[in-house]
Amino acid sequence: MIYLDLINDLTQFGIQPELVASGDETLGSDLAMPCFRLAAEYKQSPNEIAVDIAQKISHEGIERAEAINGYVNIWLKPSYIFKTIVTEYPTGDRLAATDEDKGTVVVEYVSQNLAKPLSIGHLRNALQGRAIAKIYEFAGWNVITDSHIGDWGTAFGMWAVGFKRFSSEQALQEGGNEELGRAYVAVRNALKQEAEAGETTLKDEVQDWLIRLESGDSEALDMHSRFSEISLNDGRRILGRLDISHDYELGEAFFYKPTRAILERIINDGTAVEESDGSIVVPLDSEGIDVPALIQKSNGAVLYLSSDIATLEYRQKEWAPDKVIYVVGAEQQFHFKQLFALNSILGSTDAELVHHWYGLVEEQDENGKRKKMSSRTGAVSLEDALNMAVEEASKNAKPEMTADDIEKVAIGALVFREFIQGAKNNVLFDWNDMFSMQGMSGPYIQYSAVRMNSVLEKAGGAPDYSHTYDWIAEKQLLRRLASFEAVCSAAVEEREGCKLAHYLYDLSKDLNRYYEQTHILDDDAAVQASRLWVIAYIRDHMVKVLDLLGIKVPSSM
RNA sequence: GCGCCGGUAGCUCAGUGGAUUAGAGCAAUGGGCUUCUAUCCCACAGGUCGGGGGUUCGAAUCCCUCCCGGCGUGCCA
Repeated sequence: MIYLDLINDLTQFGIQPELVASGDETLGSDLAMPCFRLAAEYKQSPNEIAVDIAQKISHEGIERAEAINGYVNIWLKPSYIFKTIVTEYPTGDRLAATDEDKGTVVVEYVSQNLAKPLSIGHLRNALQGRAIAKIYEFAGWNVITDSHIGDWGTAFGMWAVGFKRFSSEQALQEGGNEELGRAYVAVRNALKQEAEAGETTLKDEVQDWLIRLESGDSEALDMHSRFSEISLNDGRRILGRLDISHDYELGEAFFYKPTRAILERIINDGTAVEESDGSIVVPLDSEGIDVPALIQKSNGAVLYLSSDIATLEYRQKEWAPDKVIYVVGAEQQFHFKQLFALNSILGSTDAELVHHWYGLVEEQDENGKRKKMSSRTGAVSLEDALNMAVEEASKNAKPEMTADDIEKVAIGALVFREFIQGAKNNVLFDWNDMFSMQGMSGPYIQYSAVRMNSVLEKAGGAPDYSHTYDWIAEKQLLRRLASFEAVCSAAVEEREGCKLAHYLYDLSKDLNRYYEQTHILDDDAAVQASRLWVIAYIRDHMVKVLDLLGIKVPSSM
């Protein structure tokens, strides 16, 4: 806890001072004590109490204290803030160093359907999931990431029909994953037409392939493994550009047999019951849900829900996690409500189960109305989006920037934008804001970090602070740093990367203002060394916090 | 119908365990590069915090109610 000794000193007055982290330095104080709750107890007006406390207060770190409107406003000495930061957080890390082992958490994210190429729609998931994994790790958890690959079920049937009917061996050789995606879309469209015409030939064919796969048909198995490998490798390559990879990629194919075994078990012990149409369900009335969990289709096929139970049992057995976080969109809240209820009945795991959901991606129609982005009109692949971001970043790129630097800026813009707003909000898909590089954006923060690197490089030598330096010019920066602990705790508790993004922006803004107002390379060696020290400290800190969101700092920009 | 989310400046969004004058970006207007990188900085402007009640010395924030928008509500995931 930052300012602990000071706060302990203040509690003699019977109240916890509230930490004020930011605000206008000339008006806003560094700490404020509201005195309203004391008013009844002391039988005095809040302001009288504040005046009294302001007079009595005395601490080495306090510059002055003033009573204003029922508050004791406290201004700290910059050197005190500096001392606090440097003694409590010498490395710039606020949580990792101090925290003990919190336990094991499984973070499931990306989980793409292999039959479809990664699209722009996966971006939210990938970025939210990665941030959660990183933030939990930073907070002291043992994190296991797992992408629950969709490589089974109807999707495979469509894949098989697509390949047989709309593609060829040669086209697959040449087109690879793109060809697979194309064939899949062709089937989807054909199915839609067929349904409109009231026919079921293709639909039956899809189900037929699925049954062949489940029964171990060699052609089906062969196609399955070939297609999966092509698609999975392509996905890894694209995610690699975002620097995302998973510890495990255990998909539905992997869990097929265990799922069957579980179904058999719970049908035998009477937990699951057969409906008149032949489907198998587990009633969830005991958990307060009137819609039973459908765990096997009327045609005998397994479902996502049943596979998820097998996955939980596997995780329990292999990793015994304390927590499992599913990073999946808001539309699936009911699915997870059912899954968690099912787990209460079956006892598959004792881990705490969390659905980290995020809002829909919307787009504007021609009338300016916001609508859910459809895969038809908004069929932008993730790779195309990354390429477009790079193109956009190239426009402002300085000649000395390497391709790698430009990529970092492009990705930085895309990633930061995800965290400008809270995860639960729907997000408006708009190319202009998506690649925004000015103001509150990834490149703004990267730019401030690059500037700091540039100054440090120019100065040379090892920065070291002077014990006599006053830190007056750096006060706002130090105040900001002091607020990080609270911000980061909130980010972990609420699983909101957005908190970190706003913190980074505020810190960068402070930094750019400082840069404008204060000449770092000073004639006085002690002054310069101190300023360089704080710059280096903030630079390291920023690199660390940016990494939690998945943003890298380029070597120049 | 029920469940969940949202409604804050022209647009996109922060802020919601009550508390000092509700913030930011974009857009608009006006300034600032012979001095450590102008993807920067400064100034100015912009708000019945969806409506109405209630609790409170004090509500964007808590409670009630209504309106609007979105998503979901077994055989897709």
